[in-house]
Amino acid sequence: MPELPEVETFKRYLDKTSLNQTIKSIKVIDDRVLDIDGLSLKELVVNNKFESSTRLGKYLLVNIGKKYLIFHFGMTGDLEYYNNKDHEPKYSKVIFHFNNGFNLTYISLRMFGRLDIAESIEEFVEKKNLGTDAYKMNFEEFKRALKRRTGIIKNVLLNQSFIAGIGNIYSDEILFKTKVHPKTKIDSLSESKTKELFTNIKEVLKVGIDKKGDLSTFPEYFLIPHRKKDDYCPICNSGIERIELSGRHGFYCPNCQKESI
DNA sequence: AGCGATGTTCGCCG
DNA sequence: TCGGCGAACATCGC
Repeated sequence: MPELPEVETFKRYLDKTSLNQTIKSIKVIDDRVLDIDGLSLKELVVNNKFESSTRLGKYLLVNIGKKYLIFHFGMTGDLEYYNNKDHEPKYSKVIFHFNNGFNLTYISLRMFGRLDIAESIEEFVEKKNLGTDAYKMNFEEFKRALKRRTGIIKNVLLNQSFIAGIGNIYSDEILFKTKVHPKTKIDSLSESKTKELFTNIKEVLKVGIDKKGDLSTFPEYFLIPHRKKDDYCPICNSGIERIELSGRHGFYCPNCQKESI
């Protein structure tokens, strides 16, 4: 599922279930999800504990001693905490067994997610060239970062080295709320639209976090329930359109979201 | 049964 | 040298 609100939900879930318990052993079911070798992973976690966690964009960084275990969820990643007595969740790729008889499993259905290890958050940010987290960025920083950008607004929002955490679905929702066409050139945005865009990034992400990343619970007047062919805009009732850019599919309302500002 | 998918990375182009 | 953008990646559900 994971864009920023989903990863934030995973963070809260991990914090609630899995912190400060000794990890007895791990089971690597498919090592293709590992960016590190299985031995280093074992060495890092076995007989140690998840001490705390930090979310950065779409990544979840779990502090263990001086290092970080990094969860990335790709498009279909998930976490599940379950009892030994229950059966292993489907598509589990790596399982952490705790002393208390429970397990945390890292699930990845389509193999796009990865686990990695970093010596520090700074090192990781540099390695991935990550921008400031979308939920933590302030307006001054947003404007400063925008100055160097010239591309299409949707691609800018999706660019993790500019602002980290926004993905395809939330970018569409943010642009819908701001009433801006996804192909609008970023440098043509007025000051007031820029401010509005910034505000809406926060607001849309906040709704997502409040909804625990569950897109099926979004209100009717959002674009999200209408992201399908032949559906209609909840604001003006025009037909929703689908466009392709950079290999991704976006949805927008051609009446509410005009190209010119 | 083929298409599409909420992610990142890489390589080409200007 | 850097930013922008399209393609590639793996696999399963609808």
